[in-house]
Amino acid sequence: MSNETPVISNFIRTIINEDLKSGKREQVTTRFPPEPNGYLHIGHAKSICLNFGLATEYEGRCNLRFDDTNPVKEEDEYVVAIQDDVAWLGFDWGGEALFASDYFDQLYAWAIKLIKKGKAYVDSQSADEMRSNRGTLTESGTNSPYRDRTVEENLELFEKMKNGDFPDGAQILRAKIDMASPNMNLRDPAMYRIIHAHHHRTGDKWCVYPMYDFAHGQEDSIEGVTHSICTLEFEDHRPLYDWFLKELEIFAPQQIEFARLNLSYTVMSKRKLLQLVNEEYVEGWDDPRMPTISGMRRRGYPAAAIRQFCDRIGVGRGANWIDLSVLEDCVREQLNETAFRRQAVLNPLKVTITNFDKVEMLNAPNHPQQPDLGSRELPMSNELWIDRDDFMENPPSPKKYFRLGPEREVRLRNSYIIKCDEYITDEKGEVVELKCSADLDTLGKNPEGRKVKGIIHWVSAQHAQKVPVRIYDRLFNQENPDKASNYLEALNPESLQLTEAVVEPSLLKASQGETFQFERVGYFTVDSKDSKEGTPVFNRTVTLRDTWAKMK
RNA sequence: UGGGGCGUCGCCAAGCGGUAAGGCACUGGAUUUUGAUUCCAGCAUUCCCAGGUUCGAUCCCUGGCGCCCCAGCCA
Repeated sequence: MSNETPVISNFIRTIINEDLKSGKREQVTTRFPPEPNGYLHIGHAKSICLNFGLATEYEGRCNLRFDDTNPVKEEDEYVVAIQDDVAWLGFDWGGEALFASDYFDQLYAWAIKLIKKGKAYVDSQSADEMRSNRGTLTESGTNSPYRDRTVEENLELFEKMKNGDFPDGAQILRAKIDMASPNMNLRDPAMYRIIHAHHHRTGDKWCVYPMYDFAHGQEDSIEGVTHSICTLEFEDHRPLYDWFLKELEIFAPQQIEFARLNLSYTVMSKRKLLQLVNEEYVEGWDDPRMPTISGMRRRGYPAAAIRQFCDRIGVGRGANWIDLSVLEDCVREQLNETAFRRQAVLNPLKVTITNFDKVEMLNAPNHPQQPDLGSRELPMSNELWIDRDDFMENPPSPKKYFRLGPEREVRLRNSYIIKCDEYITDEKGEVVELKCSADLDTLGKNPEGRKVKGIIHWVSAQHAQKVPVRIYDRLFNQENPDKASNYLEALNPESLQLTEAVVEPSLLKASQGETFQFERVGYFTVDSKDSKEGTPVFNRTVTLRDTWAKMK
């Protein structure tokens, strides 16, 4: 059952193939390096699939490494959630997760090495002074008055920084490169800053913490990463990444940048996702409307669908904007293969079968295309619920409209053909009940002499079970929420609608996380938080493709 | 206007001097007790534009145009 898109080449594979062929590398080691300051989202999934996928393909390894260099933003809750999500996605980092904080001693020693080489200095300027001396995009910066301190002075000051002799922001360790560089990242970038904060792993051991730029390449180097894959905005950092490695004279991984994912009708920045959670626009990181891995999992998206999506969208260096429907299609494609079929009615209309006076246990397959998946019992009786959308008082021609109308015939899914003899309306003119007669000779076979094209789903009223259903829609109603003056204004007020459905009795036994196709309606997944044994709550995962709706 | 990138079908994306892969979407048509699924067929004489090199250019050169990223003691 390999319905995942076949892998096609991309520029990263090309680079790796060349490196292997030229002998520059003998094997492939990659890494996925999240900062534990939030939950993983679909954009991370792209990176995860890329990095772990490459490792699998080239029989190398991919490390899971937490880039925990900023104690004020990072928490253990995220460390746990991230590992959970990567594993759920189906990837294995072979052993224990790694942490940048495990390398703090080495990083500190390397900082001292650079000071001794005269390549780093302690600056006593304030953040504001540093900013104004950095210059602009078109004007070069100005050297710090502290730039030429002696090695001894720098060593002593850095030691004091480490010992906690200074308050936050009082001193900073900078690389001595070039304040006139057209690349802003090379204008004496910060290496170590003072932060008196409790670190989730090292506790209060440190009051100086390395900056991303001084940490990342060295972390890669320590781990023997051959290809360090990151997103495009780090491209300008690459000369700096290479500079540290060269000055430190240590193994040099190669940084390769690719374009990050943009998905329509969603936001991807962790800052914004955090705000949605903190200000309760959603019910948490795993709210089924969130573009997080955990949200999608709870919504019922299979991991295989997310992997397929990542394969399908490819990897490139140009800005790309993927439509949400591409993801939804992957979800449908996976679920179509595996989900058991059931009958459920979301908007019930009563039907009485006038010539049917018993309860009959019908047998219905769990999956019409896969008999191996077995079947279940489906009770049929003289009072049914059908969907209101399946009846029209004044339907268009039978060639255009296959469903029920006065005098029209329709197949009850997995059951008999019925004909609408009469419909009853209330004082307001609203249809409240249909009186139909069944053709008792049509169970499991077609009638002779006529074709009945329409098929509708139904549930026996006396056997029907009521269950809560949550109808989810896109979280934002603008294609690019960031285009709005404030992305919060683009929130879709109808992204969640609570309702109920009447379902066939077998559904009461559904377990948490299980996904069903409610035939002709969509895929629904038993919520893993709010469902209890025997009382499932259903999340609508995704609708079925609906060409009829498009025709209308 | 400094630097770094990118520009191939509606959306992704291969190709890297030899005459435009593939996927998704879309359009027909077949099958179907889900207007679902599945199936089969169609879908860029053209690669941002203009010059140049070449027997030959999407691929090389030059000049335009358009878009993205960079001035955190964030990552």
